[in-house]
Amino acid sequence: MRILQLHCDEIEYTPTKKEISAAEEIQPETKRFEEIVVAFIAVEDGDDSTVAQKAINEIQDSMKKVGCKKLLLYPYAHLSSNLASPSTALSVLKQMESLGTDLEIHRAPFGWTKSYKVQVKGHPLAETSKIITKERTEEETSEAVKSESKIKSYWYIMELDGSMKKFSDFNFAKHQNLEALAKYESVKKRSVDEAPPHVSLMKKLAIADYEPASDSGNMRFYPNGRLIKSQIERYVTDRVKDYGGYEVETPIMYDSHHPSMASYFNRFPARQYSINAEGKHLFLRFAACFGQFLMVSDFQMSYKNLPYRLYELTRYSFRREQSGELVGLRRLRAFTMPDCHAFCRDIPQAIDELKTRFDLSKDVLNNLGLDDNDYEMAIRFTEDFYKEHKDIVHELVKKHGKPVLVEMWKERFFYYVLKWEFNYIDNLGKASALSTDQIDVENGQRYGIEFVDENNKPQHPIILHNSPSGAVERIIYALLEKAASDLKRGKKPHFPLWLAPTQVRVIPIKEEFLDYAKNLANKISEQQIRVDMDDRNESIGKRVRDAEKEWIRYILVIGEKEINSKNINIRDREQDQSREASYEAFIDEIKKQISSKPFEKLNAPFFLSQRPQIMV
RNA sequence: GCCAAUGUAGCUCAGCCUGGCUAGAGCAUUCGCCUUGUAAGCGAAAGGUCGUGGGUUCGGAUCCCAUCAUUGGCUCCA
Repeated sequence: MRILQLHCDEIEYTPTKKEISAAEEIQPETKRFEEIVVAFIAVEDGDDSTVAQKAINEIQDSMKKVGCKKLLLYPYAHLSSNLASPSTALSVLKQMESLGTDLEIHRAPFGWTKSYKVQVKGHPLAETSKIITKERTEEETSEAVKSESKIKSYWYIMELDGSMKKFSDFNFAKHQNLEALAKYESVKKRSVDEAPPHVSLMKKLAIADYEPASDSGNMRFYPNGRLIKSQIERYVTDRVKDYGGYEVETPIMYDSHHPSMASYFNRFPARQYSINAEGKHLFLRFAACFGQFLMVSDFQMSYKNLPYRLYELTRYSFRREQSGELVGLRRLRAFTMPDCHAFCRDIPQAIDELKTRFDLSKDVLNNLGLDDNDYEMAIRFTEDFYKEHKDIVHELVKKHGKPVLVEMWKERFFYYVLKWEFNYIDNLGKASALSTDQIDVENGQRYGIEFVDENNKPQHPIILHNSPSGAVERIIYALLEKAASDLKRGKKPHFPLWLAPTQVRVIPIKEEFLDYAKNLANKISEQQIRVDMDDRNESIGKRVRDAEKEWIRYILVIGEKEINSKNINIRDREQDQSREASYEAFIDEIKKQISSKPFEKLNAPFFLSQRPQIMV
């Protein structure tokens, strides 16, 4: 519905002749009103009583502001090119007429050509236009979101030997995190009432913070956070490319009326951000699927090309999660996700590919600093798929090396027949999915993706959807939570060295050692190591303390002794006392830890005296 | 989204229940002193629309209502 609303000194109209056969039966007579708000209204396709209600509410709100209690509803088709049928339009207008409370409402006749004369007031709120759509009153919730709660699931724990046990028959004593996951997923029971520790850490370490000027769940990343993110992004991208993914880039917004979109909407349980622009109803992508599928559907593919893998690092994917679900970096509305699709000729090929990607995901998580003890696996499948492919399910469980949470569906509801994921279990027993892969049997057809098989017949591929790491922000969340649990156990928390914003901090004792210290730092920096210098006029104790608060692994204090010695004095966060080593040995030690990882330069001023204080 | 709690200086918090001087502290910042040996050297200054809007009152950070944000629970995911 489109409304042009005018606050008028006066309006006068005269119905001249019937414009359409559905016109109202009235006695045509001239009407004149003074001190009135006139709403020129075009009722559009899809408008109904909820739109009528919403519209009248909005009109009433704005009338309150201008202090007017008289309203004229004036049918005005020319505001839209997507009109509702005359009968619907008339009924919607009548509803609006009846829904207004506390107002004197008039309605100009429908279906008549009218001449009119209008005198509009000169104040800023006198003229407004409104577009009222159904989405704004009643959330456009996808079918998948709506019926997700109706799905019937059967929960088990699968042992390494492939046997499936009910929770009650499984001994969780040695598998407390798995128990947490099982309860979390199935019983939906969570009893925590403190904020997750990573929230304060992400602020204290100047990694990320909320951005009040944006929507919730859209974070700002400070230089430290951007550096860490960037390192992770590059690492995961490198790994996917090594595995055989080809990197692409696709738009972040799509037309929801595109035929492939409309039906996908209803198969993917996510809420979207929507944008109306130039009459189009666009939504922000919640994964890279659309872009890649639309792209690949234009490819000419043979079975010889498969498996074929496309990869995109989405910065960002958007999911308009319910506000109550958002917490720190754990759950966001805008997030960065590596998303790799493999197009496979059939199920056997898909299964082969699935195994490769399973190993890849495990190895990626490991290198990011999350080991097997940090996450638990869940695997979900339809009963039919399981009956035919028990062996692959067992194999994945064996690869994982620990019992696994199983969810089995009687019928296939989603577009996939199997999905596994690794869940990080945090300090408060909450589970969040990181890596995941799915076997998609539907979207090949939906998006018209085809390849030609040996018999020259077009076929739709089976598609795998893998994120080897899960959302990058969530990796940071997991690393921070892990650090927080170290802290709780009295251990010094740390980041993997290759992710640390500063790897080496140089502290000259006195001003006179500045030059020497700077030279040393330059030498280290040339080795692609992030080094900075605390040149502030503060005590040694203070500067060491500040470095420790930033979790800096190596602190080099430079004084008379060091200048006169060949060796460097190293305060190593991993050990409790300082030690001496030669420059070469020190560089070697660092190189060994970071050699297989990407390198980004220091993302802050080299001199601490030049750094603004971001967080304390 | 629903229910609950919280929102005071850049950060962490006190003050609120029981309304009344100029709204306090520590850290950070600026300036000065100190010139430094491995987790906080000393002093001073500056810094606040008490989340926002409305109400009650002679008077609101304090009581009431609405709203926004954060956190927790429900629900949900990468």
